[in-house]
Amino acid sequence: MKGSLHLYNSLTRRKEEFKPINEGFIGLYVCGPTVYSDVHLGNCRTFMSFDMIYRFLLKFGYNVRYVRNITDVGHLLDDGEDRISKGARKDKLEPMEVVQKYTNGFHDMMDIFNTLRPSIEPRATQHIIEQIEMVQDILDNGYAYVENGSVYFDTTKFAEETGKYGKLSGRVIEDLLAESRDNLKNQSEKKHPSDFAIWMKAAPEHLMKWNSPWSEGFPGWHLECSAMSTKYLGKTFDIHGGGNDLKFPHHENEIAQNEGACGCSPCNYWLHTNMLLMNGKKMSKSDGNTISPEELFSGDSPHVSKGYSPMVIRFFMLMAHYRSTVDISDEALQAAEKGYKKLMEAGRSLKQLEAHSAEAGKIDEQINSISQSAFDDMCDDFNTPKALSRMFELVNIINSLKGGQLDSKELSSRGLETLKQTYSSFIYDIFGLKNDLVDNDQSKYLDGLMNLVIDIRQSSREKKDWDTSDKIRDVLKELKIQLKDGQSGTDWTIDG
RNA sequence: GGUCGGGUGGCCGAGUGGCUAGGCAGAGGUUUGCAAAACCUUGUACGGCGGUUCGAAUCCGUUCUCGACCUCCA
Repeated sequence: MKGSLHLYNSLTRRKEEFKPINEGFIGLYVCGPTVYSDVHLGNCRTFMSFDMIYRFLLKFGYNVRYVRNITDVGHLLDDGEDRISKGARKDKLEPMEVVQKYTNGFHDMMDIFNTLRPSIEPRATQHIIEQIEMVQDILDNGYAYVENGSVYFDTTKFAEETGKYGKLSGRVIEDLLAESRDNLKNQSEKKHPSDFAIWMKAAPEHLMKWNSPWSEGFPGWHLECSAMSTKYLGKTFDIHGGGNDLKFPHHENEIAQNEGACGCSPCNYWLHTNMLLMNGKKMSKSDGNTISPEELFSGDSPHVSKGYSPMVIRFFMLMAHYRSTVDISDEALQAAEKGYKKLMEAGRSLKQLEAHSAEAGKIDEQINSISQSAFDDMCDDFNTPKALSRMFELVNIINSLKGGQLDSKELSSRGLETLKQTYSSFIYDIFGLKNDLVDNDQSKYLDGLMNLVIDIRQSSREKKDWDTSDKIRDVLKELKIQLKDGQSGTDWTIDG
């Protein structure tokens, strides 16, 4: 399939045609999690969005280097303490134990949500040398100053000389001056409130610190992404992504650092995913407006009436555009669950379909047109809700062929092949969905058993022994297995 | 207060000048031994008020309202 890819660039605030720096290759950097506690659902949404984007870029034919970092140092809390250090003290663990524990948890959750692993997953603490070098470059270029062992980025000077500070987030430096809080740590050391630390001198009790030309300390939070993206993708690469809430100050400062260090902008396209809401508000741990992935799976939360499978959640998120907020609610999840099942059932039915015609008929045309449309939708800034709606058009065709409402003579074997390919390409490869209700190791036993049961029930029905056949149906129903009698025999589905 | 983004039928959610997605729920029908599933039909939707236009949910103005960021956040 052919098309040109357009994506919404947060920097220019409009859709632009995507042109890679090197034909056929894409450098993609996404800001990963800070591993100081269990992943929360909001993070999952962001990484599922970028997973979908990564998958589509691959499908489009690009060779993608997908870099997603792990932040394991340098993230300050309000009181100035490192998040990892704080976690270490709390759990009586080595900082690196904290990091490992939550990194493992993060990876497990990403697997559960069926996301592809990034090509490189660099950690901040493994790139202290690169970060120190970048601080030095920024100092050498005159965009930073040393104060009492810490190094601060000089935003005023950078803004005056380049005019590039605040461009991404639409901020003006004078406004920042007026609005900044004055209770930040080390505020007095800064020349300007909007200046930010690129190297911090560590307090004696600080657990994670390294030697540097300026002090024994640790790198500023924003610096790691600048240093690691440069290292693995080059000074200027194609796409940088992250959650909307990272736009300011994180991404804004990243741009400043890269510009300050090498005089070039870090990337050509900025992609930002929108927030996951609950009850109309951003999901966040601090105010209790949150539900963990585990709670959502088990249903053990006042926010949901039952549990939802990981794939239902993934499907639910794909139903909204990545740049829109998603408000999670029990009602919406229930609707998503039904839609998801319908989609998966059609996938199973599709396997059994047969085409008899050698010549392309009307249905062939429809399939070709829907396939192309779905591809075009994805090319238009990854419009998953629209592309998904095309999939439901395919579902309708599949079910109609199966049910006999559509004449399979109108479909050539080649058309059927296209249908199967399109379906699997979008549902499994691009959207990253899988049938988590039946696709597991036990499914072959279950299939065999069910075939037997269905066979026995069919015999009863032929003898008009409704008592037996209805009993089989009712008992299975209690076991959450639903039988579906169709024209071409009986099917079944797990009704979780 | 500053910056940015929303408000679409009962719910979720695309669309962004005329062709009026899709899912869920509801109604009627076909099918079925009965159901379920599937299929078919069915929706006076675009926050309010003005304006531009032959024509606006879509553009402009204004107003109300919700949210995000401005402090760590995906």
